[in-house]
Amino acid sequence: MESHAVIRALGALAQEHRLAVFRLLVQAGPDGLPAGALSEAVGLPASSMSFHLAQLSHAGLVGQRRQGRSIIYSADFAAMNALMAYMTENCCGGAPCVTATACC
Amino acid sequence: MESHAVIRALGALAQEHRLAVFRLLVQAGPDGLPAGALSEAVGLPASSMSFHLAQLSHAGLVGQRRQGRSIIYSADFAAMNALMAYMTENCCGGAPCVTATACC
DNA sequence: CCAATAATTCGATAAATATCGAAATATAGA
DNA sequence: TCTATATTTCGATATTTATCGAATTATTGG
Repeated sequence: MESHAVIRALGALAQEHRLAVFRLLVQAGPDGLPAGALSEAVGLPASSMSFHLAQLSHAGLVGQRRQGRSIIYSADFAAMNALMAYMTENCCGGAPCVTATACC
Repeated sequence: MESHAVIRALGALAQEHRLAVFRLLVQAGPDGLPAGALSEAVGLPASSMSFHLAQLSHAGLVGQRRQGRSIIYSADFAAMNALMAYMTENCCGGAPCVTATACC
């Protein structure tokens, strides 16, 4: 993962509503959630949510697919994995920041 | 780690120059580096670097100590650890995003 | 085909961020 | 004590980000 992509991903998560959305999508798993459900859950108007979803999407952290009238968003676990790997490698002094007990 | 602190930490790292600075500090280890050295390494005027260091400091990701005329900054590995733990717990679906091979 | 639903795009605006030079603060050494 | 060095704070400005309602696009069901 390039540092430019890392910065974009970190920036995407560094916002109250977007972090909340991403956590919801992680909980929801591969099935994901429609934009409207996220909008309602977070308590933002649809247009604002659309803005945030675009940021997450542009950062590669979420995928989207259409299902009827709805657009379903889901967390991209591979992208999150890559981000965590970069952070572990470059920001934790080589040794993993997350201790073995938490990890294994 | 609270989500507010997480957002602040992510935001602190989500910037080209600050990510570069933090990586340098991680490399430097506990000894850290003086503000001037960071300023020169990254290629920013001292006042700009001071702004970025304040952000990292406010986010709790770096510590600082005075040594003579210089102020030495160093990465706060415990804070980074806490950030990684939060991400692993809340953004990776419980299972660690960093694979066992990379971690153990 | 038309009305209703789900989302996005568009404008406009407010707020936060990044940048830099100049001025101020603190420390060390002659 | 004065001067030089290291850094921060201040003030000004440009850019980016977040917000919302209104208008637009896409899809479904009658």
